[in-house]
Amino acid sequence: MSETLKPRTTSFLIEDILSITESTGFNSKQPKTGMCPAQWEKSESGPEQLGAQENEMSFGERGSFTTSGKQKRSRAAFTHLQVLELEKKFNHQKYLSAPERAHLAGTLRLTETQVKIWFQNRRYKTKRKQQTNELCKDIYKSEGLGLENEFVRASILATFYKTHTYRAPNLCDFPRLHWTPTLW
DNA sequence: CCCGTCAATGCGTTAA
DNA sequence: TTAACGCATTGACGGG
Repeated sequence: MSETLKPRTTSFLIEDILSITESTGFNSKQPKTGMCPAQWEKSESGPEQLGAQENEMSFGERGSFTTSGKQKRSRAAFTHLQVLELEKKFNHQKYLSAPERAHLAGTLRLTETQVKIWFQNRRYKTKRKQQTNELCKDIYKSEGLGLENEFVRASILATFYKTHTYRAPNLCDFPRLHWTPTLW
């Protein structure tokens, strides 16, 4: 795990693209989303950052209510670019130090918590995928055997379909970017 | 309407 | 004690 804060090698490019995508409506999905968690308010996103953070609207500002009067939970949809950069970072670093997380969050206009949770979820998904691959190997190991093994293979397959919930992003969205999706 | 995806939540655990 | 983790689950959302 690297503890050093890396220089802003890609920041200029990313910020340029972000500004372009925002001005061209590339983020048009996002206004639907509202960021809500109580965690947000307690530690992060000082007032100086709020204006820049599209993903960080509070519940009160745009949250709607259910029939029972409870506030609806909303889920942010990260942009393709945000996911791309997160994936790139994840591809060579599975864990981020606090300064690295803060830097990436600032670069991508996300909160540190969002980046932290994204990496957390991403590690979990990767692990599940690896487990799924192991199950696939088990299937092949059991090949060429009798009926009861067919049953075993069927149950392994069932487990496979149940656990394999992660889908790779649509790589066609980024045809010009030399991103190697080693994880899928 | 159902189902898959995924950001967010909840909870137990661990390390500093 | 606190922050971050793993893991399971929830709930919003979009596509078929």
